[in-house]
Amino acid sequence: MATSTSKRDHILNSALSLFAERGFDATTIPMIASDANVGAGTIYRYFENKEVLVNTLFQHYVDLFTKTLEEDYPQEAGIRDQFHHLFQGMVRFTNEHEHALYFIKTHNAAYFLDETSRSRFNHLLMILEGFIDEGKEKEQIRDLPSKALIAIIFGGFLELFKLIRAGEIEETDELLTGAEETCWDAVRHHA
Amino acid sequence: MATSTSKRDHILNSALSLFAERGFDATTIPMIASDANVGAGTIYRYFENKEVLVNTLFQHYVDLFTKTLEEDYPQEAGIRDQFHHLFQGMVRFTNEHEHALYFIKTHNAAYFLDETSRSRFNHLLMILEGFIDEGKEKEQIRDLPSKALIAIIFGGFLELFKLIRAGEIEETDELLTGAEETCWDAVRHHA
DNA sequence: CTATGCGGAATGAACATTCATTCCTGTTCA
DNA sequence: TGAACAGGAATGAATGTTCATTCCGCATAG
Repeated sequence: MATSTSKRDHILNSALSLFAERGFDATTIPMIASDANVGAGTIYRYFENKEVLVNTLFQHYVDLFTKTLEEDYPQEAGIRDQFHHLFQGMVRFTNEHEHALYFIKTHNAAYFLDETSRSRFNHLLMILEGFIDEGKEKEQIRDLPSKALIAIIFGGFLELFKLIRAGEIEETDELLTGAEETCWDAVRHHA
Repeated sequence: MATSTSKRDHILNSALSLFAERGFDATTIPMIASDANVGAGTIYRYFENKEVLVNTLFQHYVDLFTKTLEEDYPQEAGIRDQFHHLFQGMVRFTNEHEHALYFIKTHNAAYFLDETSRSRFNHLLMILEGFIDEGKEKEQIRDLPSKALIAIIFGGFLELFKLIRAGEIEETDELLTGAEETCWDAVRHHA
């Protein structure tokens, strides 16, 4: 039944939600173990130490998110459609992995990330910057630093999902459509 | 020279930047003491414990920020001018207290906040919601949950200043004007 | 000299990590 | 067929470390 793979997965899942909810430093190994229904020592059978665990998790979800955004990317479509694709990807990814994006965002500059984690994250950023830069060239996106626009979209998006997760607002189709419009109006070029 | 008041202030300032940069849990009392050039024990002359320290800090800056937004608020002006006032307040406050807004945002749902801290923070939120609600009534602001719009503005704004602080982009007048337009276009009602 | 404020070593609690032991599961052989 | 065993996986008590907090001796000012 519980194969050793599923045990490793339980650990990763528990770690993800605890890191997202309380942060890396406030989360103890015994907490993760108890949430995952394994002994504390078991975690060390799968991960060398707490930092390796958090880096594994970080890289896994950054890669998965990157794949989600890249998959079926409408290379030939217009900027607005490409934006829709990206936004939909964020929504879908967040619904499939409740805590993952928030975990990534709150830990992307943390002191314990290793070189691989940082470089995977940069790769993700560069994809997004590519999109923004193209939009700016075509004068369909506002002339502000790409990093700034990305920060604004992600900052806004993630705060929004934080509210949804906290139960303060409900995730309806209207809300998501509205949020997409909001973010698009934020970055698009206005006449 | 170093009066006891300035010693307390040094502790608060060091705590603020360390909490903002590394988070509450990753910041140790010895770190704060060494940054503030005082002995570890001295901190306990001024604050009962680490939680009291962080709550003191939180309440202080939430109140200060609230005052900044309320001061000279153009009650009679149009929504756009009121928005300008609020945005300017955010910019000014952030420039005067580099880490304060970021500290507030990253810790506003933390487990160690006491009732007073939570209620002061809610008060701040309610002021902002009041502004948004008024704008929605006048059909000048987008019809989305007020909390969602606030989340989007603050999320975006703070990510932006995180980049500025990290030195990734430069804080110019163009950038700030552009960011204000961006945030306004995000929340305003579009025809 | 006394009192007040400080600093930093001392303390106890909590943590990450280790490791001796137990627990499975599948295999061998009588 | 089933008893005995091997070896990998899992466990949680034990260990060493780091932290928040305390405490006591030393300055400095009055």
